[in-house]
Parts: sequence; structure tokens; C-alpha cells
Amino acid sequence: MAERISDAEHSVMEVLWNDAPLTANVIASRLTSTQSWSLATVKTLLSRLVAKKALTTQTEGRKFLYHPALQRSDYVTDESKRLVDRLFGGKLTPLFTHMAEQETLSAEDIAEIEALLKALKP
Amino acid sequence: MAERISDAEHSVMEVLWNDAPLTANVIASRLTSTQSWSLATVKTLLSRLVAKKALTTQTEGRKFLYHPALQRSDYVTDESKRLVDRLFGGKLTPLFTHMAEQETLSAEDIAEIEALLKALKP
DNA sequence: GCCATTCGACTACATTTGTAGTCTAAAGGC
DNA sequence: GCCTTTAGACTACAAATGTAGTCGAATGGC
Repeated sequence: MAERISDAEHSVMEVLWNDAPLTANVIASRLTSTQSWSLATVKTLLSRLVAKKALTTQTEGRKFLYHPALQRSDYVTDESKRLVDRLFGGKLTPLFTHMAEQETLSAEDIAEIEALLKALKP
Repeated sequence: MAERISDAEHSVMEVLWNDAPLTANVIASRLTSTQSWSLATVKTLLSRLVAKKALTTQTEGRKFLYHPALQRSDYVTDESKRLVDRLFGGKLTPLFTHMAEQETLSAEDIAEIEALLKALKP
């Protein structure tokens, strides 16, 4: 189930998570702001994503309307979990410790997270 | 610089971050507890890591002693940053929010992180 | 001193990924 | 009713990755 989505494919998914359904052409235009891919490349990525069941298509006249079949939130959860498992033995605190040590955490980050934690507690 | 390290290669790095320097054979044995790779496979991964300058070698008699040239901490920082950039627009709070929503955060996690944050503040 | 062992180097090969071109059929303009 | 445009399908191909076999040289046991 859920074959791995590559980096390039992920960019395509982002477009559709942002706004769907869309046609291949529209997707390609939206991507050209970030990537310099030819239409053909985008079409290949779309096909692969359909093959991987990350997208579904719906026919509109002669075209396809692409629609995400995978929730962004689920994808994000999976990818985050992968990283945490791989690098921090599945534990979250080491991730934070690391980021804190690395000063990847700014003062605002800390404040925001603290507020968030406060809100989480009943 | 710093070419990307693949998943398989990363497993090899973990062994050496844990204990180094080691010979190919020892590395392979340590890996067989987790992976089912042949010695040949491990050797290939080692060569690739040396080519990528993630490992250095030191000759000991006829053998090589492999030694990490890349700090685990740096690798972890890079990978974490990659994920945060890719999925959370480079911001950490959304990562946190996401994990909180996903209930990837247990009560203990929350407590630990709170303590950590407290310690971080002067 | 010879031979079996063992090392790293080199070679191999399928799969995935990044990137894109070509083909065939339909559709829309006029 | 044609012809140009255009859509998705199919093909292409290099690089990276996962996985492993083979080879020549050095070495250590005896």
C-alpha cells in the first residue's frame, strides 16, 4: 500500500493539495513558478502519481481532472514519522532537544510552542 | 558539497556513529542484526560513502578502518531541516501543531518538552 | 615457500527517479 | 469536412539506489 512518493512527485501533490481538481496544464503552469519542468515532465509525474494511487482522475471532456487521493495530513504524518523513527528512535523529545541545541529554535518558536502546549493541557 | 546519503547508506553510518573506527567485516556483522545484507552489499555501501566523503579510511595492515567524516549531529540537522522546509514551510511550529493534532504527542512528551523549553529560557 | 583465505576494487543488474520526447486520437475552428 | 491543436499514452534514457557477484593481490598458517 501507499508507495513512496518522490520529491518531484511531492511538488505536484502540493499543487493539488492547495487547489483541486485541476487539469495537467493548470498544474504545470502553477509549477513553473517554482520548477522549470516541461509539460511532458509534469505529465509523467502525474501518471506516476495515478499509478501510485496518490491521485485519482475524473474525465472532463477529453481531459483529466486530477484529484488527490492521499490526504496531505496523512502524507505529512507518514513523512514525519519516518524521520523521527529513522533519526530519533521514534521519540519526539530527542527531535526537540536536537533542534534546541542546534538553535534551530528561535525565541519566538519557543514562545509559540509554549503557548501551544499550554493550550493542549486541559 | 555533502552529497545526499541514501537510506541504506544511512544505516551503515549509524553503525559507525555508534562506534568507530571499524573494519568492513565488523560493520557488516553489526548490520546483520537489522538488515539482511551480504558482505558484498555492505562493502558497496562503504565505498559509496567514502566516495561521498561521508567516511574516511585509515589503513590498518591490509584492511581499512572506516571512520565517519560526517558528524551525526550535522546529518540529523540537515535531514530535519529538509523535512521542515519541505513540509512545513521551514517553520517549526507547524510541525509541532501537526504532531499535536495527530496525537503523535503523548502526555509524557508534552511534559518533557515543557521541561525542556523551561530549561532553554534564561 | 606454498596455498587457502580474505581484502578492497571492479563489475553487474534491476528498480526508481528526474527529465523529456514522440505518437495517436479526439476536438474545435472555420 | 478538413486541419491544426492538444490530451494522455507510450517510449527513452541517464543517474541514483539496492543488492550482490567476481577478481587480483596480499597475507598468514603451516
